[in-house]
Amino acid sequence: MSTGPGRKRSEEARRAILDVAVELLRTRGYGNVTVDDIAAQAGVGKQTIYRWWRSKADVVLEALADHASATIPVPDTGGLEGDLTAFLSSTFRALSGPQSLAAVMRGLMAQAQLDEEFADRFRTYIEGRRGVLRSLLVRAVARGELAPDVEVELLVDMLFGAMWYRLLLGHAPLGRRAAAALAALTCRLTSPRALEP
Amino acid sequence: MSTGPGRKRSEEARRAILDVAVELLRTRGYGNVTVDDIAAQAGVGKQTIYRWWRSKADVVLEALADHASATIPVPDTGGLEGDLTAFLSSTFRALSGPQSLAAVMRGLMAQAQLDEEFADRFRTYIEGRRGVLRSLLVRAVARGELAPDVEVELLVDMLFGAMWYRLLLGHAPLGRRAAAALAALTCRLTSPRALEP
Amino acid sequence: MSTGPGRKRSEEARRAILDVAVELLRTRGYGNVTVDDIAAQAGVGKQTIYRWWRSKADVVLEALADHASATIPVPDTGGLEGDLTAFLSSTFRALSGPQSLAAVMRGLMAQAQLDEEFADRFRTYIEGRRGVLRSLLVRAVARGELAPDVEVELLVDMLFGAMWYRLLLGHAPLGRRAAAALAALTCRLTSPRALEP
Amino acid sequence: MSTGPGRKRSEEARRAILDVAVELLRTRGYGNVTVDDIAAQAGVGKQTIYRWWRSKADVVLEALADHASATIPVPDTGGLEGDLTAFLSSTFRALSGPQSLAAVMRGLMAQAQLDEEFADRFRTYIEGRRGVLRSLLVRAVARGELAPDVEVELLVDMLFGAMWYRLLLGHAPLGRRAAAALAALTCRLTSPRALEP
DNA sequence: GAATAATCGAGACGGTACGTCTCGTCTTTCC
DNA sequence: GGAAAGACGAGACGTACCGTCTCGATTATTC
Repeated sequence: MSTGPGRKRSEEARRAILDVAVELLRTRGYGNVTVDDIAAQAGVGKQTIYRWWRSKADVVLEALADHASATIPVPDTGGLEGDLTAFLSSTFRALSGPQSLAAVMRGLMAQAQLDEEFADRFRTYIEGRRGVLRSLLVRAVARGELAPDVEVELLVDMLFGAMWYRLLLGHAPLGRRAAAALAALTCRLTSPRALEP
Repeated sequence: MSTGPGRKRSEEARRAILDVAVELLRTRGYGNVTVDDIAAQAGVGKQTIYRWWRSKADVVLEALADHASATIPVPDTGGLEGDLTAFLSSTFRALSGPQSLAAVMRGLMAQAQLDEEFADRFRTYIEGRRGVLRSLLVRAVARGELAPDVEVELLVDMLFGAMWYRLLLGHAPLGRRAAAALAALTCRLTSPRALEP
Repeated sequence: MSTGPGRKRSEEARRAILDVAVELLRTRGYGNVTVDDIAAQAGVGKQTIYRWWRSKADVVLEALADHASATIPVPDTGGLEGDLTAFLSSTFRALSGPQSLAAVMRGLMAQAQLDEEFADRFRTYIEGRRGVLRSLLVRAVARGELAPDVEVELLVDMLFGAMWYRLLLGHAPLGRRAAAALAALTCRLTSPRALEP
Repeated sequence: MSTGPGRKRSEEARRAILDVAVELLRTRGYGNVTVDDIAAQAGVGKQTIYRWWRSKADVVLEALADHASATIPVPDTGGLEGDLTAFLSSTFRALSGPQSLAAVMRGLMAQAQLDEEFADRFRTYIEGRRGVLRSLLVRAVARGELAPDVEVELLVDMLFGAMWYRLLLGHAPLGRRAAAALAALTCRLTSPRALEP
């Protein structure tokens, strides 16, 4: 399983590119960072970026995947509300504060709207992220904490939807408080639907 | 209340610009429509666009506001589930099909992520839309259909969040079915939260 | 004497730009040629033009310098009248006929009046052209064909002045006939000025 | 002999336009003055300018004609050198100093190169100006001060050509000194052409 | 240890959209 | 009906970024 002759890909360059991309996005926002900026700041030729990634968005997506997978654990507190609160809290924490990944995620979502081709790859990434939340909810249904007729997929859309909605518009904060409130509200969907008298 | 001398703003040009903008966005998608395209198609000088709007996004935002207010009524069926289903259905209907406003809204949300200044104006528009949904929910609380301790703002974020989330990612359809499911789920929040034993 | 890293300037693009510029100016006139036209016709990006030249005028100036130095030789017939006739004839020939450089030079002179900054660069070019004529006259003074108290600079202004004046106004032709007449008139300045009695 | 109904052309506006045009051109240069500038500065509607003149250049041309005819007399000192010196001196004086008409004339000549239609009208104006100089020279031929075989038209081109050449390029001053030198050089063309020995 | 091959930083290239500017015309209100 | 005010259609300008291509230098493998 030889790799053939030729110079090997520079891991140093790869790391510099990903790190610089996140750093610049955090400080300037997606729209104010160009590929030339990233290349210059990383001390790298522009072709080195395009050799390994299709576009700026793909660089950023990989950078996000790196950071996110490193920070968010899958909780198991024994109950749905605890699980949800823990999961949402740690997710939201990565999106708050000046060093947050909020700018990165907002930029990616924007790019997915403008670039059909990238949208597919972004969607795939997002689907992966849904898995954790979905498994929490499925577990809750099994434990009887959620009514069996609750549509889990829709619930996932509502929870992640609320997160993205606040993230993209910035009209309300995403913090521990919001995580707890979302978890609490979700747990009220426990009982079968109230019957009309 | 005189307007002083000088030629009046051409309502004809305004309408042509807004109509052409929506038309082109529907058929080509936000990223494939340029300001020159709009100007040419509307038979208008480019300066006439920039005289009244700051950017392509602002044109599109006004066009959307026009269309949306014309197509989406505020329902009053007497009950929360009916109201919600009606409101979400008509909203989703405007976002479905090949002639839908989905491309318009996705483009605007994307632009709001890339252009700090436009984001403010977009947020203001969105706040307006939230008002309608919020009023439905507040009315339901008053009628006792929703528990009084439900956080209405958060519920609005979950409902509109789910909509935007599906709209932006396109992983699941937005139709009558989804509207009904969201309404049903919401109506489970009838009783005050069960106390811990 | 290294040139450093990076892709070299494309000589092919440079030639295409200069050739297209002269070609378009000849057929359409300076005012009817845009930078976009030149770029499109030369199969070149607009930025490639602005990377190497400050403006349309500078492109055209370099194109003119190319053509002029290639077509107009410095004569040496042994006598002033022959030299002058030859020099002016070949100069005027380049300015006559439908394929002439007249439009190019008129456009440049016009631009020099409208653009302070370009004026400097144009003046420098013109000074160079004056050098050739001046050297012919200085040689004639040395040979005794012109009186030693003739102000050579002023004579250059009168000869080139007459040329530009006809070129810019177009009220009289610039041809072999005019060249000979100018040469003949100049050769009358043989003897020192007659003293007042 | 009524002039029909309607408001009469405002002489006040006409003067304001011409004066402002010259004033702005003097201080900013032709290329940095727009029609809107002139209208605003003159306190006049733009249409009032276009109602009476075809273009900015025509306004400026009329303004120049006003000023020039008021300042330059036709001299008669009894001899060619005196006449020429006087005529050129007073002409050059109007072109020197910060309050000069140089910017006006340079701008007009530039515009004549870019606007075919205006060129005709400008040429007509220039032809008129040639009359005075031509008459001086014809008178000199009649008095025997110039050889009868001297081509007067060509001489006019050389004298005015030298002036315009210096005016447009600014490489040498146009003043009393230059006027005298041009006159002196012209007067050396007196004698019939020197015969070859 | 020379030849071959892929990568690297640098930066020019073709292309495209942007937002600004000016022109000369058209429209409205006031006198 | 002329005038000031100012919006309009048209279209060139110069800038910014994208993603590709070219250059000479720098590693790795293969013969």
